[in-house]
Amino acid sequence: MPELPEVHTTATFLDRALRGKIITNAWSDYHVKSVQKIGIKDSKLFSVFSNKILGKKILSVTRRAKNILFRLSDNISIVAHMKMTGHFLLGAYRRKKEWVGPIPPTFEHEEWIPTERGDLQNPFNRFIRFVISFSDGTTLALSDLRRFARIEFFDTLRLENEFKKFGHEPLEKSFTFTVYKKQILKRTTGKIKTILMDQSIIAGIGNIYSDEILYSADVHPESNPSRIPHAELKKIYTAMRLILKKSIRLGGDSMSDYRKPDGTRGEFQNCHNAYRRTGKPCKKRNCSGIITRKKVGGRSAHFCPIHQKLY
DNA sequence: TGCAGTGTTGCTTC
DNA sequence: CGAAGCAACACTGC
Repeated sequence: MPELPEVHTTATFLDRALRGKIITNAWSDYHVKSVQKIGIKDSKLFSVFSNKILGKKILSVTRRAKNILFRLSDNISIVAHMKMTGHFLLGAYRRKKEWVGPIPPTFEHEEWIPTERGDLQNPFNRFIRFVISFSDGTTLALSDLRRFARIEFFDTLRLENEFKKFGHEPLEKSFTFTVYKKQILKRTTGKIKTILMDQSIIAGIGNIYSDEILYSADVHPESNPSRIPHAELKKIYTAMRLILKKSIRLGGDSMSDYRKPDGTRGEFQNCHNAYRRTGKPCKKRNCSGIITRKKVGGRSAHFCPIHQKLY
């Protein structure tokens, strides 16, 4: 479920925690797909991946669209996508025996020490799929119940080309209202919710934030973008920036599996007006609507049929 | 108990 | 060309 605010929170956290550290070990129990499409199902292929990153230094951890980008020394990069249930957990790995080689570590919660105060009883420890350890004893683990997350290996110099498929970053200064409007109106067909979630137009918005943005802007998710009045287009733009920033400030949305790298929850799930509020009264002042759920472009849209107008 | 629901991306099909 | 549908996966809730 990680969308822009969750991925941003994770990348910022990991950048502060890992910058300058040297990778000393790596382990995975499933496919770590390299750019050469090596499906790492067996340990032999995994060693191809781990041999490329062992001994490398973390230069930076950043975000592009919903991807976390680890820039390593020697022009090597790791690109991670959390998909549905993936999230990184950072900690000090405390085992009596030193962990050597690709032996699956057992992350019992007694052995897991969050770097900051957090829930030691992290229920996701049993879904640890991937671990990197560093020379100072820090470990970075990927927890992913559904195994959709992808970790790919790239030549840093090829990244720019790889990322061309993504559209504008919604929070960048250069993404002005004028640029946004031009992008939105590129599609004359389709529905506004689908367009907000199209990563090639605007990068980083998924189901939660598209529902919340459209609720806040009083626009029905099935509206045709070319029919939406200028004023409402502006409301969507403003709501988009405000809501994404607010969620970043709150550490993201932990309604489902997402946790910050220290194991603690974000807080944005307490601020939902539409998402997963089916059947509940609309919170907007003087609005008598009941939040409705409907499939829009194959995704479940949550909206208030009274104050969100269909254009 | 069984099966729909959960959401992201990418592939296939129409 | 675009859209629609589905697979990848595993658990939750009705």
